[in-house]
Amino acid sequence: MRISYTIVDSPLGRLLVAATPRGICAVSLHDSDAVLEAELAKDYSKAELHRDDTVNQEWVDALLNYLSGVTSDLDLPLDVEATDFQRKVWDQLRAIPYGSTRTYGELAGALGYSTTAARAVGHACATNPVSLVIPCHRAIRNDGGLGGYRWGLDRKRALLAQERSVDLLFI
DNA sequence: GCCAGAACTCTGG
DNA sequence: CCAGAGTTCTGGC
Repeated sequence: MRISYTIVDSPLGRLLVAATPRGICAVSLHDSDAVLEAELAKDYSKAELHRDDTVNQEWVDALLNYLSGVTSDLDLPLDVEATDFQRKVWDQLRAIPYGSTRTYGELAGALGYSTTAARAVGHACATNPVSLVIPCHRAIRNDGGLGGYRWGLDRKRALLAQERSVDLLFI
């Protein structure tokens, strides 16, 4: 498998976008380019990685527009491996409207599980490789807390604040 | 390989 | 407060 990736500046730090010929396979955020590349290499150790700052430009632009509130929809081709359970959870996440949030328990309920499956849902969110395309930051805890965030709670807070400032109906 | 425990949780006792 | 629920992953044996 051949993966091309690029790393650009974003309001939330350095943004890595990696894609196969079929679609995006990874999106992640970090302060350091080196860490981003190391994590990509670890997750796709069998793939042939090569940096290409032009080929994914269209998708990078879409993500940056999304981060700055220019667009609220991301409809990008994805090429990710996932179990049935993860796919179902991610579908639910993508169904959450921009600027809105769901609790982990609500997501479990929407999938036909009881709210006790909330923990499994949280874990499925945490293992999502395309953080912004699948908006796992819109999942929060039932007690109003943010829960955790794989790419840093600060980024989760920033994303939610950004979305709420664009969609002022949801406060 | 198998089992225990953890991971972005929540509810009921 | 503690345990258990539903799934996946990791680490110890």
